[in-house]
Amino acid sequence: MVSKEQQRQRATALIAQHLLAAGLSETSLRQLAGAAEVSDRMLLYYFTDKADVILSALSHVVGAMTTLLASAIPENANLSPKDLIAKALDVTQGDAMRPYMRLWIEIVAAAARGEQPYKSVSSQIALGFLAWIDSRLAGEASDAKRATAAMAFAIIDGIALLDVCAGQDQSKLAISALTELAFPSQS
Amino acid sequence: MVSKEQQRQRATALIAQHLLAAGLSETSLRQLAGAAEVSDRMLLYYFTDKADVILSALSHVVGAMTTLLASAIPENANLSPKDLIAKALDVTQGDAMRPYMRLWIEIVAAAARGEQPYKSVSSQIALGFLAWIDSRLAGEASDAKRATAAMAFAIIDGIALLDVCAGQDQSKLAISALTELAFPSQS
DNA sequence: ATAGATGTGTAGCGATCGCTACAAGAGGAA
DNA sequence: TTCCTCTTGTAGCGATCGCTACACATCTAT
Repeated sequence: MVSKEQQRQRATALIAQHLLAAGLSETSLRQLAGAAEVSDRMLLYYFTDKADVILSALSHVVGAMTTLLASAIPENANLSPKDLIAKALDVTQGDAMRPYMRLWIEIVAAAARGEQPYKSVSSQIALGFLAWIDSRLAGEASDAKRATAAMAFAIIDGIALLDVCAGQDQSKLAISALTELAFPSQS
Repeated sequence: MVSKEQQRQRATALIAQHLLAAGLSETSLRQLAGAAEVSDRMLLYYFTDKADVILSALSHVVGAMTTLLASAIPENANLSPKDLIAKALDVTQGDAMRPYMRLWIEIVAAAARGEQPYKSVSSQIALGFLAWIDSRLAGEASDAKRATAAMAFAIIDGIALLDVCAGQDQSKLAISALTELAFPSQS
């Protein structure tokens, strides 16, 4: 006998995998149920409604993404902006994390359209990302450091967006130009 | 008597305005018809199908965006990467262009989901944007210049994405950090 | 053994989607 | 007038959406 909670967790994991692979394009209840290998009837038995399914699966994704990020660069690494951005681009544009970044772009757009539950997931990810950057930048907390973190966030996401809309060739070009031209010497 | 072509153009302009204001969230035929102030039946008389409506309206948007961009910075301005990015951010994050950038983010995500006609519109905009950047950067055509253009594109879009998902406060912070820290001296 | 709680399939509701069949009006050409 | 084409409203098709009513099965506690 498998408990309802176990079924729910199994479905969550399978749907998270599905969203990472397929994006937000195939998110009808029947499609999600297919990915979870249950009937749509049972999906709404494990979860209260569709928003609950999506929220649960995306939280699972966020957890995995947080783990990946945390283990990629140690906290308190005290990196300069240049080094932080370079290493962060290595991580986020690596094979393991690219699917997460693509999904992240879609979530932002869905949140911009005002769709629940994407709005809450979006701000959750954005805040976590900013905190991750901030805690790896050198220097004491200050407005300037927060501004630097926001800039790094923008650059990392800009590269991800370029990857999504123009392909990996262009994003690799942009990364090479970044490392050569930006932040030449100081700090 | 108003010709069918005139009706079509009027509908195109009204729907373009609607998409800029509302994003891609309200794009059912009946909603688009409401924005165009006609019945859904007539919308499909002026246009062949929904994709034709969207494509036509978004082409109208792209035209206006191209005009805005072209007049904002003269072609052959021969700007350094630093100056180009600073000026481009001024333009794209100004009140007149911010709605276009927000819509652009949504179009990229829709294209990433494989939805037609957003895929074709997306590559059309991306190519136009890259060409606009390239023609305003100093230097002869080269791989290095193309890489610089891709980098500028990523930074501009990264700021736009930050604006969409975290608000204008964060994007302004990021811009200030960019102008202070990046590309300090050379070229 | 019986009663209740828990699990699961069938079947379908009402809403919305993109799109179309059909008929009737409107205008010009003969 | 008659005919023909262009224009427009009504009405609804078939598909999909999120979600639910209902019946039946299975297990557990008494």
